[in-house]
Amino acid sequence: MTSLPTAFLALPLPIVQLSLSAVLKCGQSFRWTAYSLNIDSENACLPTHEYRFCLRDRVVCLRQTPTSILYRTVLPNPQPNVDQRKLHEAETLLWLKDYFQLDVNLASLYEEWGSRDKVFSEIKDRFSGIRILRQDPWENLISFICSSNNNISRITKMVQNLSKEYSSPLLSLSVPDGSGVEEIYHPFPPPSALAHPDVSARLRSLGFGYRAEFIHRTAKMLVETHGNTVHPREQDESSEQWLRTLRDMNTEDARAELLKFVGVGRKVADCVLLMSLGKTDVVPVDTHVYQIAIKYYGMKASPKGKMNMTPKLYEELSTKFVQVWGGYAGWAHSVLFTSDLKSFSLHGLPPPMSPLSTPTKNRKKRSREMTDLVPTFSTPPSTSSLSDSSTATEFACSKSPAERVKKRARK
DNA sequence: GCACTACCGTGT
DNA sequence: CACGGTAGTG
Repeated sequence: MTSLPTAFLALPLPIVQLSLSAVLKCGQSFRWTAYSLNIDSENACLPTHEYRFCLRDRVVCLRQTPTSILYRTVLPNPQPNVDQRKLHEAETLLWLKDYFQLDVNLASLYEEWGSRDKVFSEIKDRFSGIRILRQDPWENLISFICSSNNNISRITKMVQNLSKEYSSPLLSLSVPDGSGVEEIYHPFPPPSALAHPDVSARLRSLGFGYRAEFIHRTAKMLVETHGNTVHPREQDESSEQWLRTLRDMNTEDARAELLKFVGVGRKVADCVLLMSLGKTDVVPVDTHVYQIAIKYYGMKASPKGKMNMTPKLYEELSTKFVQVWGGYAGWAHSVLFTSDLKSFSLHGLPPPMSPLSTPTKNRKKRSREMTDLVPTFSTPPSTSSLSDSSTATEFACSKSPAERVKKRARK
Protein backbone atom coordinates (compact mmCIF):
# COMPACT_ATOMS: atom_id res chain seq x y z
CA MET A 1 0.00 0.00 0.00
CA THR A 2 2.99 2.29 0.35
CA SER A 3 3.51 4.59 -2.59
CA LEU A 4 6.81 5.92 -3.83
CA PRO A 5 7.44 9.64 -4.00
CA THR A 6 7.71 11.40 -7.33
CA ALA A 7 9.05 14.81 -8.32
CA PHE A 8 7.13 18.03 -7.83
CA LEU A 9 6.01 20.04 -10.83
CA ALA A 10 5.75 23.83 -10.79
CA LEU A 11 2.78 26.00 -11.61
CA PRO A 12 3.91 29.64 -11.83
CA LEU A 13 1.70 31.78 -9.58
CA PRO A 14 2.40 35.02 -7.66
CA ILE A 15 1.87 34.65 -3.93
CA VAL A 16 -0.69 37.48 -3.92
CA GLN A 17 -2.94 35.29 -6.04
CA LEU A 18 -3.00 32.47 -3.51
CA SER A 19 -1.73 31.89 -0.02
CA LEU A 20 -1.93 28.19 0.72
CA SER A 21 -1.25 28.62 4.42
CA ALA A 22 -4.11 31.10 4.76
CA VAL A 23 -6.64 29.43 2.49
CA LEU A 24 -6.30 25.78 3.43
CA LYS A 25 -6.60 26.25 7.15
CA CYS A 26 -9.12 29.06 7.48
CA GLY A 27 -12.25 26.95 7.80
CA GLN A 28 -13.32 26.44 4.20
CA SER A 29 -12.15 22.89 3.81
CA PHE A 30 -11.45 20.74 6.86
CA ARG A 31 -9.67 17.85 5.20
CA TRP A 32 -6.29 19.32 4.23
CA THR A 33 -3.38 18.22 6.36
CA ALA A 34 -0.33 20.46 6.82
CA TYR A 35 3.20 19.32 7.57
CA SER A 36 6.28 21.28 8.57
CA LEU A 37 9.26 20.65 6.34
CA ASN A 38 12.15 21.16 8.78
CA ILE A 39 13.97 23.64 6.61
CA ASP A 40 17.52 24.04 7.94
CA SER A 41 18.43 27.15 5.99
CA GLU A 42 16.65 30.49 6.19
CA ASN A 43 16.09 30.77 2.49
CA ALA A 44 12.74 32.52 2.15
CA CYS A 45 12.28 31.06 -1.31
CA LEU A 46 12.02 27.51 -0.06
CA PRO A 47 8.68 26.13 1.04
CA THR A 48 8.21 25.63 4.77
CA HIS A 49 5.15 23.41 4.60
CA GLU A 50 3.53 20.70 2.57
CA TYR A 51 -0.25 20.34 2.26
CA ARG A 52 -2.04 17.13 1.32
CA PHE A 53 -5.58 16.37 0.24
CA CYS A 54 -7.12 13.01 -0.57
CA LEU A 55 -9.37 12.86 -3.63
CA ARG A 56 -11.41 9.83 -4.72
CA ASP A 57 -8.49 8.28 -6.64
CA ARG A 58 -5.33 10.15 -5.61
CA VAL A 59 -3.56 12.26 -3.02
CA VAL A 60 -2.53 15.74 -4.09
CA CYS A 61 0.57 17.22 -2.40
CA LEU A 62 1.29 20.94 -2.56
CA ARG A 63 4.08 23.29 -1.56
CA GLN A 64 4.43 27.00 -2.20
CA THR A 65 7.27 29.34 -3.15
CA PRO A 66 6.93 33.10 -3.65
CA THR A 67 6.47 32.58 -7.37
CA SER A 68 4.87 29.19 -7.80
CA ILE A 69 2.79 26.31 -6.53
CA LEU A 70 4.62 23.00 -6.49
CA TYR A 71 2.37 20.01 -6.96
CA ARG A 72 2.62 16.28 -7.21
CA THR A 73 0.21 13.40 -7.51
CA VAL A 74 0.38 10.19 -5.49
CA LEU A 75 -1.60 7.22 -6.76
CA PRO A 76 -2.47 3.93 -5.11
CA ASN A 77 -0.67 0.75 -6.21
CA PRO A 78 -0.10 -0.58 -8.75
CA GLN A 79 2.08 2.32 -9.79
CA PRO A 80 1.53 3.54 -13.34
CA ASN A 81 4.24 3.83 -15.95
CA VAL A 82 5.82 7.13 -16.94
CA ASP A 83 3.30 7.99 -19.64
CA GLN A 84 0.30 7.30 -17.43
CA ARG A 85 1.91 9.37 -14.73
CA LYS A 86 2.11 12.36 -17.04
CA LEU A 87 -1.58 12.04 -17.78
CA HIS A 88 -2.38 11.95 -14.09
CA GLU A 89 -0.29 15.05 -13.42
CA ALA A 90 -2.15 16.81 -16.22
CA GLU A 91 -5.44 15.85 -14.58
CA THR A 92 -4.22 17.11 -11.23
CA LEU A 93 -3.23 20.41 -12.80
CA LEU A 94 -6.73 20.80 -14.21
CA TRP A 95 -8.17 19.98 -10.80
CA LEU A 96 -5.93 22.58 -9.16
CA LYS A 97 -7.02 25.30 -11.56
CA ASP A 98 -10.63 24.46 -10.93
CA TYR A 99 -10.38 23.97 -7.15
CA PHE A 100 -8.46 27.20 -6.56
CA GLN A 101 -10.43 29.05 -9.26
CA LEU A 102 -7.21 30.38 -10.74
CA ASP A 103 -8.98 32.08 -13.60
CA VAL A 104 -10.24 34.63 -11.06
CA ASN A 105 -7.75 37.47 -10.71
CA LEU A 106 -7.56 37.96 -6.96
CA ALA A 107 -5.19 40.94 -7.06
CA SER A 108 -7.70 42.86 -9.17
CA LEU A 109 -10.49 42.01 -6.76
CA TYR A 110 -8.42 43.22 -3.80
CA GLU A 111 -7.91 46.53 -5.59
CA GLU A 112 -11.61 46.81 -6.26
CA TRP A 113 -12.61 46.03 -2.68
CA GLY A 114 -9.95 48.40 -1.34
CA SER A 115 -11.23 51.28 -3.45
CA ARG A 116 -14.81 50.59 -2.37
CA ASP A 117 -14.10 50.12 1.32
CA LYS A 118 -11.61 51.86 3.61
CA VAL A 119 -11.78 49.05 6.16
CA PHE A 120 -10.74 46.57 3.54
CA SER A 121 -7.92 48.73 2.25
CA GLU A 122 -6.45 48.72 5.75
CA ILE A 123 -6.09 44.97 5.94
CA LYS A 124 -5.64 43.93 2.36
CA ASP A 125 -1.85 43.98 2.33
CA ARG A 126 -1.54 41.95 5.50
CA PHE A 127 -4.00 39.28 4.41
CA SER A 128 -3.26 38.77 0.76
CA GLY A 129 -3.89 35.66 -1.26
CA ILE A 130 -7.14 34.67 0.45
CA ARG A 131 -9.59 33.26 -2.05
CA ILE A 132 -12.68 31.08 -2.07
CA LEU A 133 -12.15 27.44 -3.00
CA ARG A 134 -14.45 25.68 -5.41
CA GLN A 135 -15.17 22.56 -3.39
CA ASP A 136 -17.21 19.46 -4.01
CA PRO A 137 -20.79 20.30 -2.92
CA TRP A 138 -21.41 17.00 -1.12
CA GLU A 139 -18.32 17.25 1.09
CA ASN A 140 -18.97 20.94 1.57
CA LEU A 141 -22.56 20.33 2.66
CA ILE A 142 -21.72 17.66 5.23
CA SER A 143 -18.73 19.58 6.55
CA PHE A 144 -20.84 22.65 7.18
CA ILE A 145 -23.64 20.71 8.81
CA CYS A 146 -20.87 19.79 11.25
CA SER A 147 -19.91 23.44 11.58
CA SER A 148 -23.08 24.63 13.28
CA ASN A 149 -22.51 25.98 16.76
CA ASN A 150 -19.00 24.62 16.61
CA ASN A 151 -15.32 25.55 16.26
CA ILE A 152 -12.75 24.83 13.57
CA SER A 153 -10.58 22.37 15.48
CA ARG A 154 -13.52 20.20 16.42
CA ILE A 155 -15.04 20.37 12.93
CA THR A 156 -11.70 19.21 11.54
CA LYS A 157 -11.63 16.22 13.87
CA MET A 158 -15.21 15.32 13.01
CA VAL A 159 -14.68 15.47 9.24
CA GLN A 160 -11.53 13.38 9.52
CA ASN A 161 -13.28 10.82 11.70
CA LEU A 162 -16.08 10.69 9.15
CA SER A 163 -13.62 9.89 6.36
CA LYS A 164 -11.67 7.37 8.41
CA GLU A 165 -14.83 5.58 9.50
CA TYR A 166 -16.85 5.50 6.28
CA SER A 167 -14.42 5.31 3.39
CA SER A 168 -11.72 2.76 2.65
CA PRO A 169 -8.11 3.88 2.92
CA LEU A 170 -6.80 4.90 -0.50
CA LEU A 171 -3.09 4.73 0.20
CA SER A 172 -0.48 5.49 2.83
CA LEU A 173 2.44 7.82 2.51
CA SER A 174 5.30 8.86 4.75
CA VAL A 175 5.00 12.34 6.17
CA PRO A 176 7.42 14.87 4.66
CA ASP A 177 9.08 16.03 7.87
CA GLY A 178 11.66 13.25 7.72
CA SER A 179 10.34 11.39 10.72
CA GLY A 180 9.56 8.32 8.65
CA VAL A 181 6.04 8.09 10.01
CA GLU A 182 3.44 6.82 7.56
CA GLU A 183 0.01 8.33 7.31
CA ILE A 184 -3.11 6.74 5.86
CA TYR A 185 -5.31 8.83 3.58
CA HIS A 186 -9.05 8.38 3.15
CA PRO A 187 -11.29 10.07 0.56
CA PHE A 188 -14.47 11.73 1.68
CA PRO A 189 -17.20 9.06 1.91
CA PRO A 190 -20.05 9.03 -0.67
CA PRO A 191 -23.69 9.68 0.35
CA SER A 192 -24.68 5.99 0.35
CA ALA A 193 -22.02 5.26 2.98
CA LEU A 194 -23.67 7.72 5.36
CA ALA A 195 -27.25 6.74 4.52
CA HIS A 196 -26.90 3.34 6.22
CA PRO A 197 -29.33 2.90 9.19
CA ASP A 198 -26.83 2.63 12.03
CA VAL A 199 -24.77 5.64 11.00
CA SER A 200 -26.34 8.14 13.34
CA ALA A 201 -25.76 6.01 16.45
CA ARG A 202 -22.15 5.44 15.41
CA LEU A 203 -21.60 9.14 14.78
CA ARG A 204 -23.06 9.89 18.20
CA SER A 205 -20.49 7.65 19.81
CA LEU A 206 -17.79 9.38 17.77
CA GLY A 207 -18.69 12.68 19.41
CA PHE A 208 -20.77 14.28 16.67
CA GLY A 209 -23.50 15.24 19.11
CA TYR A 210 -26.85 16.25 17.72
CA ARG A 211 -25.29 16.71 14.28
CA ALA A 212 -25.14 12.92 13.93
CA GLU A 213 -28.84 12.74 13.07
CA PHE A 214 -28.56 15.70 10.71
CA ILE A 215 -25.81 14.04 8.73
CA HIS A 216 -27.52 10.69 8.54
CA ARG A 217 -30.89 12.12 7.56
CA THR A 218 -29.36 14.38 4.95
CA ALA A 219 -27.45 11.49 3.37
CA LYS A 220 -30.52 9.28 3.48
CA MET A 221 -32.74 11.88 1.92
CA LEU A 222 -30.21 12.60 -0.80
CA VAL A 223 -29.86 8.93 -1.71
CA GLU A 224 -33.61 8.30 -1.60
CA THR A 225 -34.40 11.31 -3.71
CA HIS A 226 -31.58 11.22 -6.24
CA GLY A 227 -30.18 7.72 -6.12
CA ASN A 228 -26.80 6.16 -5.47
CA THR A 229 -25.98 4.60 -8.80
CA VAL A 230 -22.33 5.06 -9.57
CA HIS A 231 -21.44 6.73 -12.80
CA PRO A 232 -19.06 4.35 -14.65
CA ARG A 233 -16.64 7.09 -15.65
CA GLU A 234 -17.03 9.83 -13.05
CA GLN A 235 -16.83 7.36 -10.18
CA ASP A 236 -19.30 9.24 -8.02
CA GLU A 237 -22.92 8.71 -7.09
CA SER A 238 -25.91 10.22 -8.86
CA SER A 239 -26.96 12.27 -5.83
CA GLU A 240 -23.52 13.90 -5.75
CA GLN A 241 -23.92 14.74 -9.41
CA TRP A 242 -27.34 16.18 -8.71
CA LEU A 243 -25.85 18.46 -6.05
CA ARG A 244 -23.42 19.75 -8.66
CA THR A 245 -26.31 20.66 -10.95
CA LEU A 246 -27.28 23.29 -8.38
CA ARG A 247 -24.39 25.27 -9.86
CA ASP A 248 -26.55 25.92 -12.90
CA MET A 249 -29.43 27.19 -10.80
CA ASN A 250 -29.90 30.76 -9.69
CA THR A 251 -28.99 31.59 -6.10
CA GLU A 252 -32.49 31.62 -4.65
CA ASP A 253 -33.57 28.32 -6.20
CA ALA A 254 -30.36 26.58 -5.20
CA ARG A 255 -30.66 27.91 -1.66
CA ALA A 256 -34.25 26.64 -1.44
CA GLU A 257 -33.04 23.16 -2.42
CA LEU A 258 -30.31 23.21 0.24
CA LEU A 259 -32.71 24.38 2.95
CA LYS A 260 -34.73 21.20 2.50
CA PHE A 261 -32.01 19.20 4.24
CA VAL A 262 -32.07 18.70 8.00
CA GLY A 263 -29.37 20.62 9.78
CA VAL A 264 -29.12 23.14 6.96
CA GLY A 265 -30.29 26.63 7.82
CA ARG A 266 -29.60 29.89 6.08
CA LYS A 267 -26.00 30.20 7.19
CA VAL A 268 -24.94 26.69 6.19
CA ALA A 269 -26.83 26.97 2.91
CA ASP A 270 -25.04 30.21 2.10
CA CYS A 271 -21.67 28.65 2.88
CA VAL A 272 -22.39 25.91 0.35
CA LEU A 273 -23.66 28.42 -2.21
CA LEU A 274 -20.45 30.40 -1.87
CA MET A 275 -17.88 27.63 -1.46
CA SER A 276 -19.04 24.97 -3.86
CA LEU A 277 -21.86 26.29 -6.02
CA GLY A 278 -20.11 29.34 -7.45
CA LYS A 279 -22.34 32.05 -5.99
CA THR A 280 -19.63 34.67 -5.53
CA ASP A 281 -21.81 37.40 -4.05
CA VAL A 282 -23.35 35.36 -1.22
CA VAL A 283 -22.18 36.49 2.21
CA PRO A 284 -22.75 33.92 4.97
CA VAL A 285 -23.63 35.80 8.15
CA ASP A 286 -22.67 34.49 11.54
CA THR A 287 -21.92 35.98 14.92
CA HIS A 288 -18.40 36.90 13.79
CA VAL A 289 -19.67 38.78 10.78
CA TYR A 290 -22.18 40.53 12.99
CA GLN A 291 -19.38 41.58 15.35
CA ILE A 292 -17.32 42.85 12.43
CA ALA A 293 -20.29 44.82 11.17
CA ILE A 294 -20.76 46.43 14.57
CA LYS A 295 -17.10 47.19 15.18
CA TYR A 296 -16.08 48.46 11.78
CA TYR A 297 -19.13 49.17 9.71
CA GLY A 298 -21.26 51.08 12.19
CA MET A 299 -23.94 48.46 12.41
CA LYS A 300 -26.25 49.14 15.31
CA ALA A 301 -25.72 46.69 18.14
CA SER A 302 -28.72 44.71 19.27
CA PRO A 303 -30.72 46.66 21.86
CA LYS A 304 -30.67 43.79 24.34
CA GLY A 305 -27.00 43.17 23.76
CA LYS A 306 -27.81 39.65 22.66
CA MET A 307 -26.54 38.03 19.54
CA ASN A 308 -29.90 36.93 18.24
CA MET A 309 -29.52 36.39 14.52
CA THR A 310 -33.02 36.89 13.24
CA PRO A 311 -33.79 36.19 9.57
CA LYS A 312 -34.45 39.88 9.13
CA LEU A 313 -31.09 40.90 10.58
CA TYR A 314 -29.37 38.22 8.53
CA GLU A 315 -30.87 39.53 5.33
CA GLU A 316 -29.99 43.08 6.26
CA LEU A 317 -26.33 42.32 6.92
CA SER A 318 -25.98 40.11 3.89
CA THR A 319 -27.41 42.56 1.39
CA LYS A 320 -25.52 45.51 2.84
CA PHE A 321 -22.19 43.73 2.45
CA VAL A 322 -23.07 43.09 -1.17
CA GLN A 323 -23.64 46.82 -1.52
CA VAL A 324 -20.23 47.49 -0.01
CA TRP A 325 -18.17 44.93 -1.87
CA GLY A 326 -20.14 44.13 -5.02
CA GLY A 327 -20.50 40.95 -7.04
CA TYR A 328 -17.70 39.10 -5.24
CA ALA A 329 -18.85 40.13 -1.76
CA GLY A 330 -18.64 36.55 -0.52
CA TRP A 331 -14.98 36.44 -1.46
CA ALA A 332 -14.26 39.74 0.25
CA HIS A 333 -16.08 38.54 3.34
CA SER A 334 -13.71 35.59 3.67
CA VAL A 335 -10.74 37.95 3.75
CA LEU A 336 -12.29 39.96 6.58
CA PHE A 337 -13.29 36.78 8.32
CA THR A 338 -9.80 35.30 8.13
CA SER A 339 -8.24 38.49 9.42
CA ASP A 340 -10.69 38.37 12.30
CA LEU A 341 -9.72 34.80 13.11
CA LYS A 342 -6.16 36.04 13.51
CA SER A 343 -7.57 38.25 16.28
CA PHE A 344 -7.85 41.38 14.24
CA SER A 345 -4.96 43.73 13.86
CA LEU A 346 -7.20 46.57 12.80
CA HIS A 347 -6.29 48.89 15.65
CA GLY A 348 -5.24 51.83 13.52
CA LEU A 349 -8.68 52.14 11.99
CA PRO A 350 -11.06 54.97 12.64
CA PRO A 351 -13.99 54.14 14.91
CA PRO A 352 -17.18 52.98 13.25
CA MET A 353 -19.12 55.90 11.83
CA SER A 354 -21.74 54.85 9.40
CA PRO A 355 -24.77 52.94 10.55
CA LEU A 356 -25.17 50.06 8.18
CA SER A 357 -28.92 50.19 8.22
CA THR A 358 -30.12 53.65 9.16
CA PRO A 359 -27.79 56.60 8.53
CA THR A 360 -28.19 59.45 11.00
CA LYS A 361 -29.18 62.50 9.07
CA ASN A 362 -28.59 65.18 11.65
CA ARG A 363 -24.86 64.79 11.89
CA LYS A 364 -23.26 66.42 8.94
CA LYS A 365 -19.83 66.38 10.48
CA ARG A 366 -19.87 62.63 10.36
CA SER A 367 -21.49 62.17 7.03
CA ARG A 368 -18.24 62.98 5.30
CA GLU A 369 -16.36 60.41 7.31
CA MET A 370 -19.04 57.93 6.54
CA THR A 371 -18.53 58.55 2.88
CA ASP A 372 -14.83 58.07 3.48
CA LEU A 373 -15.28 54.79 5.20
CA VAL A 374 -17.73 53.19 2.86
CA PRO A 375 -17.87 55.17 -0.36
CA THR A 376 -20.43 53.01 -2.08
CA PHE A 377 -23.13 52.78 0.54
CA SER A 378 -25.81 54.54 -1.40
CA THR A 379 -24.86 53.20 -4.79
CA PRO A 380 -26.31 50.02 -6.26
CA PRO A 381 -24.24 46.86 -6.59
CA SER A 382 -21.72 46.98 -9.37
CA THR A 383 -22.01 44.62 -12.26
CA SER A 384 -18.79 45.91 -13.74
CA SER A 385 -15.99 44.20 -15.56
CA LEU A 386 -15.09 42.08 -12.57
CA SER A 387 -18.36 40.25 -12.58
CA ASP A 388 -18.76 37.64 -15.22
CA SER A 389 -22.05 37.06 -16.92
CA SER A 390 -23.27 34.44 -14.48
CA THR A 391 -22.76 36.80 -11.58
CA ALA A 392 -24.63 39.54 -13.33
CA THR A 393 -27.63 37.32 -13.80
CA GLU A 394 -27.69 36.60 -10.08
CA PHE A 395 -28.46 40.22 -9.44
CA ALA A 396 -31.02 40.21 -12.17
CA CYS A 397 -33.28 37.56 -10.69
CA SER A 398 -34.39 39.35 -7.59
CA LYS A 399 -37.40 37.26 -6.78
CA SER A 400 -38.13 33.67 -7.35
CA PRO A 401 -41.07 31.42 -6.49
CA ALA A 402 -38.72 29.02 -4.74
CA GLU A 403 -37.81 31.68 -2.21
CA ARG A 404 -41.25 31.30 -0.77
CA VAL A 405 -41.15 27.52 -0.66
CA LYS A 406 -41.27 26.35 2.89
CA LYS A 407 -39.05 23.74 4.31
CA ARG A 408 -41.30 20.77 4.00
CA ALA A 409 -41.81 18.22 6.74
CA ARG A 410 -39.93 14.95 6.53
CA LYS A 411 -40.13 11.69 8.34
C1' DG B 1 -43.96 36.02 10.79
C1' DC B 2 -41.27 36.12 14.99
C1' DA B 3 -39.38 35.01 19.58
C1' DC B 4 -38.05 31.90 22.45
C1' DT B 5 -35.46 27.23 23.96
C1' DA B 6 -32.95 22.86 23.85
C1' DC B 7 -29.14 20.80 21.95
C1' DC B 8 -23.70 17.52 21.86
C1' DG B 9 -19.33 18.56 23.23
C1' DT B 10 -15.18 21.56 23.91
C1' DG B 11 -12.75 25.44 25.29
C1' DT B 12 -12.39 29.70 28.72
C1' DC C 1 -20.70 30.74 29.62
C1' DA C 2 -19.54 31.07 24.45
C1' DC C 3 -18.84 28.77 20.24
C1' DG C 4 -18.62 30.05 12.64
C1' DG C 5 -26.76 27.50 14.14
C1' DT C 6 -30.79 24.78 13.59
C1' DA C 7 -35.18 22.47 14.59
C1' DG C 8 -38.99 22.51 17.17
C1' DT C 9 -42.29 24.92 19.66
C1' DG C 10 -45.64 28.61 21.02
